[in-house]
Amino acid sequence: MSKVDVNKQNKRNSLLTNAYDLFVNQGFNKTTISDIAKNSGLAKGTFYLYFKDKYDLRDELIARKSAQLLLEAQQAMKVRPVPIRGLEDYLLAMVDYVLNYLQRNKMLLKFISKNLSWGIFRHAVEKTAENPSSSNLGEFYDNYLMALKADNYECDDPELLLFTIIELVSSTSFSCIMYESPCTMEEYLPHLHQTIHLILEGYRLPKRESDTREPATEAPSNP
Amino acid sequence: MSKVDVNKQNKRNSLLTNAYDLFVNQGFNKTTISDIAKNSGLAKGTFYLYFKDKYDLRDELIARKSAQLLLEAQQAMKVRPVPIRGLEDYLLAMVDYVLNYLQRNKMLLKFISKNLSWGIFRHAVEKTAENPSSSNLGEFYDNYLMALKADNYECDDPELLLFTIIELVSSTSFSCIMYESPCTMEEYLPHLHQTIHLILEGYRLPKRESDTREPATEAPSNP
Amino acid sequence: MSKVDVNKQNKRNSLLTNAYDLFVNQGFNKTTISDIAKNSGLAKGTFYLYFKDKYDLRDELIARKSAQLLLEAQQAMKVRPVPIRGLEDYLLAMVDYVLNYLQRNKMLLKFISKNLSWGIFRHAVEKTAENPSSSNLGEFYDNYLMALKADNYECDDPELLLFTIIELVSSTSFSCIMYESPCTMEEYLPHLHQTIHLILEGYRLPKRESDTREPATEAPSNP
Amino acid sequence: MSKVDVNKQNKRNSLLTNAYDLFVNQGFNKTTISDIAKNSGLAKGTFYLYFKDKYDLRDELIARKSAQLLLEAQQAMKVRPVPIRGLEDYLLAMVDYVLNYLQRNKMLLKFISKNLSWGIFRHAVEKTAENPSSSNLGEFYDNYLMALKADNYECDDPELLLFTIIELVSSTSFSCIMYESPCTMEEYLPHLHQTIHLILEGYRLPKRESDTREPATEAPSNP
DNA sequence: TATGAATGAGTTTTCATTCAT
DNA sequence: AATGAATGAAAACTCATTCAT
Repeated sequence: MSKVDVNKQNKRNSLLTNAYDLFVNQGFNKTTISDIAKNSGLAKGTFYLYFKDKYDLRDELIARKSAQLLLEAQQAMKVRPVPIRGLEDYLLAMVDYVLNYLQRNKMLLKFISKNLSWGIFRHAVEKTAENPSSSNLGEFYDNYLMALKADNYECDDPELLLFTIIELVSSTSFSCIMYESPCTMEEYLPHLHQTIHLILEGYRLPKRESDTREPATEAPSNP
Repeated sequence: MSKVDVNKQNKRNSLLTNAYDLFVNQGFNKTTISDIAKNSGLAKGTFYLYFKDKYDLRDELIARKSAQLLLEAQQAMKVRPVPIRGLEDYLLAMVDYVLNYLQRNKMLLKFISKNLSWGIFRHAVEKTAENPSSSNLGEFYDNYLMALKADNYECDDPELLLFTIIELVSSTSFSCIMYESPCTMEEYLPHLHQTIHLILEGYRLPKRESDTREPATEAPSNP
Repeated sequence: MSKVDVNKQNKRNSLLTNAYDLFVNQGFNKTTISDIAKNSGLAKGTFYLYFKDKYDLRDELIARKSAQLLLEAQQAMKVRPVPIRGLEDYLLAMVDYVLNYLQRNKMLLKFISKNLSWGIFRHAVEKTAENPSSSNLGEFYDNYLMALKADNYECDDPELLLFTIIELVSSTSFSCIMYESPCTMEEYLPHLHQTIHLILEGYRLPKRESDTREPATEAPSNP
Repeated sequence: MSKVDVNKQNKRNSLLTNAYDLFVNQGFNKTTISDIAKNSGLAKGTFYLYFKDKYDLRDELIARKSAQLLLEAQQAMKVRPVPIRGLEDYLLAMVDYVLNYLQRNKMLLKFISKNLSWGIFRHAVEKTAENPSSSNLGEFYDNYLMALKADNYECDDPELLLFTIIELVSSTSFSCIMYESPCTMEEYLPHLHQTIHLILEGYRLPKRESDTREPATEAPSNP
């Protein structure tokens, strides 16, 4: 990459970084392109060399930030003192990490939550997969799939399960963290754990005979 | 109510109705107060006699529209040909009704989903409770509580359970209906039913001794 | 007309007047809406209450100014000391008046000449005809037609004849006055008179034998 | 001419050609230097190595295009099947050729008509005269002068006569072709021919006795 | 020569809000 | 109560021109 390209990349990053700070501090609507450029040490017109408009920049930022957060969470899992046992442990630990982070960065939560879509998330997963840094989101998804198998879950569509959990976590936590409604995050957390546990458990293959209640969709033939 | 008051009420309603149309058709940000006033056949300045600003109007609209939708769903339950048996049946029927409606009114979904908060919802519940028309949302909540009890659920905080389910439904269906991502609503619906079922079942008191499946987090050792 | 309407009319006129001054002094392109508003003692936004954009204002201005100029010329004819005899005299006097005016207002010439079209002119004629002030452009056209008849001209399409003369005068004089190319207006004027004379004479019915002045094309009868 | 010079000439021509296309397609004002450079496959900065600014390029373009058109017309005259007899025939044939061409290239008409000045035209004539290719505009002017003499015209200032005719033709045809106002070109053409005829005839020396031609406006009654 | 990133003044345009009528 | 003209700050966006490479 030539010196010029490095320079451009830096400017682009500077715009993203500074825009992010402004978005989370004063809100998207109240942040002007002028602000972003000024904070980046660039001229207003320069902004338009890198992004079509504010929305263009925002979309990239959402993808980047949410991917980054997941990556960070994933990294944290690896250096965790206590070994993680099983899928449920893994997911709950991730959730705890992410929620803990978001609680300290409410504005990030606000920014991501109102704008993140599964599509952007998927896109981010694929993009980091293409560009395999030491760790990427593809790895996360692979881990998830492997654990699903290893832990004896039976799930026809693992993507939908993950989607369900992610939407559940993000929408409930948004309300608890941002508005403390219907309760604080601290109060809600056990409930959330429990809910995730129930959902996952529903896809667990019965180890023995006894699950009479719910043949479930893919339910096994009870011996 | 005097003729003048009726008149004022009409103008207020006109503003709400027309604003709603504009919001769902061209988006909140791109709708100006001028648009709203013009479509309502009123002068711009008149808007300010009824609402503080656009956000004020929007909040009321969200509360109204979401309450309305729930009320409608609830009414529909009453005239349902097949009797509903038990809480799960009731909730799933409500969910189906609402999702069906939202699928035909994507813009309403967009509008509500991006803006509805538990706080506004609660407020709407309380407000319709004060003003008991033939049916109100308080009734819905009461039904919910009664069914919880009748069906032998053990739940310390019914509100959190309802919150969880509502958030789950609204956030996942938003993605499926609006973006068909990760799949269409039709494809997701069985999965959603299953998930709700699993969550509810987790709070069901074991009928006998045998439910080994779910000791749950706080779950007691079954004697 | 209410006081408010009078006020609006005044502001509108103020915008037109001040825009005109700016256009002729510093050119259309270099005049900003901001300039126009400021010079009119109005806020920038107010401009947009009266005109769609700069071009909208300009079009109205061209029509107004060209109509005004013709009206003025026509008025001047009436109070002329020397009585005007015949169509040719009338037209040449008009031409002289107009060119004299334009020579002293080169910027008006520039402004009108680059933008005036026969369509706008016609429109202006019709508009002043609807709104008959003491004098209007319809009168001018009527005079023209009457003189054409009275003076024994035979012309199938008087409009085309007038069009020809107006285009001839405006395009040649533009070059002479603005660029003094190929010569000054003073130098060109006799030539222009002569050309108009020739054109008109071509449509003159031969009176009998006596019209020695102009053998004209179709009027050879040279023994 | 060295290879480098050829290369430069090509780039220059490319800029002119592409600018022309853009000017006639989207208008002068709406064409940016960036557009021109991009369409020419050159960098923005390169534009400034060849032209001072957009206006500089435009002026050259007008001169080129109008000269080109006249040259073409002149060439066409030479290969004309029917021999041209006399000045009037010659000029009318030229006019017909040019108008025919412009009718099929309205945007060229628009471009030339709004910008062509007698000065630029003269300049183009002189320039092609310096650089005598097989045919040049000087030749046209020489032909004109010779025919004037040969055909027994008496004209003190032939340049003014030509100027008059050119302005007449270009301004009237612009209106007819571009706006079909006051009529179509087809309808106007006979009228235009007639007008040119009348003007020329006015400068024809009477074959016999008295030059009655110029009694001027205020001309006395002939005794 | 050629490039094209960067500039930033300049322009248009929008719109929430006020206030005299 | 209702109006809607006026405001003017604020925002988006453009583009001719420069200049380091």
